[in-house]
Amino acid sequence: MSSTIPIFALVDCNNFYVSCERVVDPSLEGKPVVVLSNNDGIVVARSNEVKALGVPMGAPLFKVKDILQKAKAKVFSSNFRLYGEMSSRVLNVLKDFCADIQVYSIDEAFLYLSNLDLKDFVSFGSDLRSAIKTRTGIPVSVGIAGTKTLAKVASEFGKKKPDLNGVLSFVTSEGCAEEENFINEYLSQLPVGDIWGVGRQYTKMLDSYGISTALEFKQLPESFIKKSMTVGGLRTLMELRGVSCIPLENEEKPRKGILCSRSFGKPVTDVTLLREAVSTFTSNVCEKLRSQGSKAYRIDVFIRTSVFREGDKKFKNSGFLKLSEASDSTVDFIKAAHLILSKIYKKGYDYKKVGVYLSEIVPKNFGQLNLFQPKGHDKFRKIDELKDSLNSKMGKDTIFYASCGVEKAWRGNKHYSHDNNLLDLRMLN
DNA sequence: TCTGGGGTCCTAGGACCC
DNA sequence: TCTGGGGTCCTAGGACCC
Repeated sequence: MSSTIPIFALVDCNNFYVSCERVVDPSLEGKPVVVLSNNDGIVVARSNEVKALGVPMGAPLFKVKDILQKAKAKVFSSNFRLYGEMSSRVLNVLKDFCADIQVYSIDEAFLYLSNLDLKDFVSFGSDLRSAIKTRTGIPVSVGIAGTKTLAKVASEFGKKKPDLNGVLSFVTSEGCAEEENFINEYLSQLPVGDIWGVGRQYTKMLDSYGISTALEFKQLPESFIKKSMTVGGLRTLMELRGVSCIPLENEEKPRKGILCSRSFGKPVTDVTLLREAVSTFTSNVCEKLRSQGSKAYRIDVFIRTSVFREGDKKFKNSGFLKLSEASDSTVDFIKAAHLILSKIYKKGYDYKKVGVYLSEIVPKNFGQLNLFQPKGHDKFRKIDELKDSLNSKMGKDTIFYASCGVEKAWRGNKHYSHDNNLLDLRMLN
């Protein structure tokens, strides 16, 4: 008999990017390791050793460099091809355990367990955990509960409390919710800001009412939550009380917006360089658009100077265009993007970041079948198709539009890469 | 000298209409 | 000598997530 109440598991990879680097180079095990964001700006992943040093998530590198150096920490620029590859390996293991999977992020997935007829949820979690470790080298934590939000809570404790060995279940072996007191004991130890759905602003607001733990939050009146945190907050509240409001979404939905933005390695003043960056980012978003079988009506371009540098002249601007017909053609959008840029660009500023955003996205075959497409369109479509297939076979940027520029002087910093990333991937096979 | 990038959903308020 | 009321649609911005 399969269980009728919903049961979710959250599988969360520990310090994911760091763990990936350790799979490539096992000698990093037990040593302090961090992975940096694009442009080497901030710390986006920390090993436990680095967390113990008090380096916070998102810390600017220059602020923690001394600490890291003193601890002889290993520092890596990000290597998303590696992380993406490792992520799909973990997913492959999950698929052997459960068919109902929602890939939530590069390092997290929800499983729907109610149809599996499981006897013992803790040992299911342990089996899963050791299979992933054996087959991919990645350590994970598993949380099991009657709602997604509680499963998140459980996995956080699974990660933090060593005696749990990476697994915590809020569901008994009979498939019932654990005693209220059992769950509440954990909720009383969880800072309210660590609840899934409660971010910095809400934490501040709740703090002003003296609410600091998840248990205190759980006991607040619904009317108060609805008023101050809208329906999303109410959902979180109900989920903490064991009422499942957020279902598993196991099919991949096409993106409603597609963004490409970068901070530059060095500030850019020259509009020609800016135009090259905008072309490159536009080309990227169009490629993603085509790969999900969509077209878009709208393109936004934004530019800005550094948000942080004191004393600098600050400036930001943005603009958008709507096409009369949805398109997925790189040429169409590069033209539009250049037009927007020429309108929003102002001379004499040190630009630090540029972005291109496609939205108002529809399926490729959406709407009127217009048999009378402008003539030139077919030619450009074929160019894009050829470009996509070549680049996917032979590597990104095998061919690209000339307006994207060759030197890419605006490119971000990557000072901490191993130059043999490709080799790394091959070594794993 | 130095601070990421890519998403989703919700709501308030303006524009417009009768 | 003083500015209706109610509906819908759209968008910008703010909250959240990883």
